[in-house]
Amino acid sequence: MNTIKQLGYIAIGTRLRMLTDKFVSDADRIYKSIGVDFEPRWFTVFYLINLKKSITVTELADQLGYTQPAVTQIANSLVKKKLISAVKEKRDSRKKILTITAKGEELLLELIPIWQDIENSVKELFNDTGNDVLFVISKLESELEKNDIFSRVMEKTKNRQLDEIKILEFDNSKKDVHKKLFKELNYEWLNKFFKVEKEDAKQLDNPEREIIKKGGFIFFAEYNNEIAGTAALLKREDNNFELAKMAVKEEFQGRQIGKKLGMAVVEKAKQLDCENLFLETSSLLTPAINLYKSLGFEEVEIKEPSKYERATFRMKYNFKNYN
Amino acid sequence: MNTIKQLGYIAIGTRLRMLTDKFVSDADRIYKSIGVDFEPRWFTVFYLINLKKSITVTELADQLGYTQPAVTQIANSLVKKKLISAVKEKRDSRKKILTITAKGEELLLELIPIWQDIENSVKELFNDTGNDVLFVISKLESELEKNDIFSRVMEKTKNRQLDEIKILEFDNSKKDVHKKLFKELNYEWLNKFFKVEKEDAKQLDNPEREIIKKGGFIFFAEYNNEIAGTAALLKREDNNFELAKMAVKEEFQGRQIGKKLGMAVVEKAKQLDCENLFLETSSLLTPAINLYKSLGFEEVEIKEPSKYERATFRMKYNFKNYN
DNA sequence: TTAATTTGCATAAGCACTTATATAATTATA
DNA sequence: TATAATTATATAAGTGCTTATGCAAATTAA
Repeated sequence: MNTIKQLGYIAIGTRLRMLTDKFVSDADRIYKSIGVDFEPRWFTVFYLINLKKSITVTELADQLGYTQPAVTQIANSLVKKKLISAVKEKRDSRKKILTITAKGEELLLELIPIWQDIENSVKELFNDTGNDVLFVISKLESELEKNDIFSRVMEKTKNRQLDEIKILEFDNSKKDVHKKLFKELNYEWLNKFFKVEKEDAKQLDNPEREIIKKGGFIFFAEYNNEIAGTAALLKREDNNFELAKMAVKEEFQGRQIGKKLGMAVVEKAKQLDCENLFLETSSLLTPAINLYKSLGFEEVEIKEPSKYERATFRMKYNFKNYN
Repeated sequence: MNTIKQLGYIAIGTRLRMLTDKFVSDADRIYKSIGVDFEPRWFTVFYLINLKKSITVTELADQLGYTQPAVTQIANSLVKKKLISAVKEKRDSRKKILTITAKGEELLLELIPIWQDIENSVKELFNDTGNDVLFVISKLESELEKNDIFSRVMEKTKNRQLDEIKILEFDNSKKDVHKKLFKELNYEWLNKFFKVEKEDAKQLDNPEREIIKKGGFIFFAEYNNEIAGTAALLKREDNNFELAKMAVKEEFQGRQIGKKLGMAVVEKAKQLDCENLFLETSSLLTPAINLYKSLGFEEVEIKEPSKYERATFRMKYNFKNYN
């Protein structure tokens, strides 16, 4: 029974569940020992109907943070026990108006002092811990609302994945392998979504002459000792550069490979004192566009026709915001 | 959704349940988004089997604070997924020994970094609240173990009930009514459990002469404007007194009537500088004996035969402990 | 050394929610 | 002014525990 506590932060869900169960089962024992025919789960609904005097199912669900079926089920139990009555609203017959019955009012007279005792007991318990438990719970709720465990973990997982990716530059000593990889990776995805255009084929068939000799760079992402993706930084007129030819093997998608490649390209552009880094893509590729946005690119108007048919979306890196 | 928070201490069970659900459903989303076939509820069991390498169902249940069926169910799911194996122990074939399979070990390699991320995220979340949440939870658990909500509420309810009971002394101006009540209340319970003995009849038929004139006292408990019970303090030789003739109407039992009557009798004895207050009852009447114990009576040996046949248990008030 | 008790696990059913989906009434849109 | 979309509730099934109970193996007592 102690092991669960030794697990600390990681088993907090289980501990909270156990605490919850204890509170609920104690409430149940209290009602039973006093001989009141009332169940803990009815409490919030019954209490709120009494407070509002008259309320619909959906309103209750909204105010309590329950789902609608939960409220429907509880309300049905209460109706069965004749503690509340349910009537259709005249103006809108979909709505069900819940009110306390005479029998319910009678039960309330018994329940209210018990609820008072429970409230005081919880207050006392919290006091005994020497901490403002209610405040801590509220804080926990509000911090979770701002940034929940899921998004915190996703953030961490992303960073962990990024660390597992190694970026390599085009290596002349492995020329043949790298040329082949660069071509294959790009052909794979181009053929899947679009087609290999003339301009593509020129660069992919002879990357050395068309990219590197012209002052551009080619990068590869290595993951688990396997090349998982590629991207290029193309040199254009003046000090303009283009991020292009980014391709990630399908089996490695969703593992931040594109992100890491993009970061490498941007980094290189910065080293080269580039002042205009742009890219062209298709407006259909929303995941890619989101990736580029996360890297620091922003949408710009297309002024002159692109070299590629598929290019319907142009983005420019904002060096001001990301330096 | 805010109403639940406005309820404060009284709806704490619901809020804890919501917090718990959030933690568990986030864990579920994490496993799903990473593409790992693992369920949050398996965690503690799977984690502990790995930690201990080999463990039985009951041992797991004990260490985790789960019920045995819960562990059995989780273990069955894990066996079905081939993540653990279950084999009977040779020496004791009732026992089922659980160990991680090769497939389980493989999954662990994926899970461990995720668990690390979850642990760090929870730690971070707790930090963000600016409170030592883990400590508060531990405190809450330990205070609940010392004194849970049920016993706290019972205590309060008892006191509330005690306050609702009014104690009256035998009133000469209502002589006839009081004599009748005293007799009826005692006859009712005596006839139910034992029989009215000669000594009983003497006192009950003429309480004035047999009790009050001899220096004794008769009390009544009034609850909801109704006489619900009675008890007497009988004067014996020297300054010895006896608590006797306590009777509570059946419909009022369990409402602290006996307790309040007993307290009144003891109080009177103390006012009279009594040094020896005793009572006789039947060892069969365990609820009564418990009541007397709670008042401060302790069991003593029966030295001389009692005036009553039913008396098989003698108790004496301990004035030292309760002054 | 048989009989009674205890122990370890399995199974069934229940509880208090959830998600998913259906259905009917109402409102918005073309 | 039909038709589509939205809203309010109901129903079914699932989840992750619980309690209750059964059964067989092991241990203890007579």
